[in-house]
Amino acid sequence: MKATYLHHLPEAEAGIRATGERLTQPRTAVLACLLAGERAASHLDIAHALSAHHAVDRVTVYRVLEWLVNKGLAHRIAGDDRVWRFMINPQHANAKPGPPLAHGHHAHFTCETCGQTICLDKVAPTLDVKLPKGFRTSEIDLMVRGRCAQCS
Amino acid sequence: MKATYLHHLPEAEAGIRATGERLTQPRTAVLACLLAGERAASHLDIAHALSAHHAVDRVTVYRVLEWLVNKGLAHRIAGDDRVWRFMINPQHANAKPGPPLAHGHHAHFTCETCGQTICLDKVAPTLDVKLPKGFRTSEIDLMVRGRCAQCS
DNA sequence: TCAGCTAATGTAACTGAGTTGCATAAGCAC
DNA sequence: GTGCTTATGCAACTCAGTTACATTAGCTGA
Repeated sequence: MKATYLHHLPEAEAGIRATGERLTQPRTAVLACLLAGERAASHLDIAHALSAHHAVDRVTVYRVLEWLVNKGLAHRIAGDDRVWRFMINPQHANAKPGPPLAHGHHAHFTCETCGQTICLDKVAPTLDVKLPKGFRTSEIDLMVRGRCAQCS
Repeated sequence: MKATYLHHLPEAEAGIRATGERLTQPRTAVLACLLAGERAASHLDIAHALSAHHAVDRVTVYRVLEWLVNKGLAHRIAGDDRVWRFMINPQHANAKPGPPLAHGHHAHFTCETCGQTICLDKVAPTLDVKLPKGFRTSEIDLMVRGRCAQCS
């Protein structure tokens, strides 16, 4: 995630317009950054990537990321290092104003060596989890730990 | 997790003895606390439960918890609130000195309303996750979010 | 295109979980 | 018991994320 996010600015702009909310520089830049990244990005990753072309305060980055999650454009992942990481939602293109999307379930892979986190799309759609009586599921997250191709 | 952990002190003592390492008050108390709890306990939960009968420094609680995880007696869960929670490992009784256990995979349930986290034992043993080429799995964690029986 | 309202941003100060360094105390082997 | 080793307690620190509040920038409607 270098300065390549600049190519994604128009796409980001469209995505934010689609929410019906205010189009601002920080929102556009942060979203473009997520669009450019194939890996989950921490707040720091984003702040760093942005620093060259968009001077955005770190608090704003936090707020924009939260806003993107609320709008269903991105989702956050709790890492093993107590740092939130963020990824674009694949369906961001057809994002509409409305309540946050509920993702049926989601799978991620984290490399135990280099720490990178990626999204796994292809997961068995029905995970048959047996809950205690009276418990209800709203979302299932799968976290796979291991080694990525580079670190093997 | 009230003061009921006192009943588990002998069992905790045995568990720590089985590791071959030093038996200390804080280790025994913290492990007893985990044995008593059917829910995942944060550092704060444990410090609070202990406060009445064992004055243990918070740093020591952190260190003991880490030690228990290293010894394979407990495992830690990354919550949505950036707080580690800890649970006893079911196989703790036959814990032996040696390297930390690798849990093939593990499933937890977190209630989105009251925040309690429990362990799910019965999960389909084979989760067929398709990783990119060259990637290797060492561990799979499943996190189910929803509502518990009390909060439904 | 500009005024005015509203919502987002920047700044600084704060919170709270978890960590580190070091002196002291407690376990265990002999 | 004595002495060595290891764990504990204390204090100070780190660092991700949050809050409060003054300022600035988007959008709407004349």
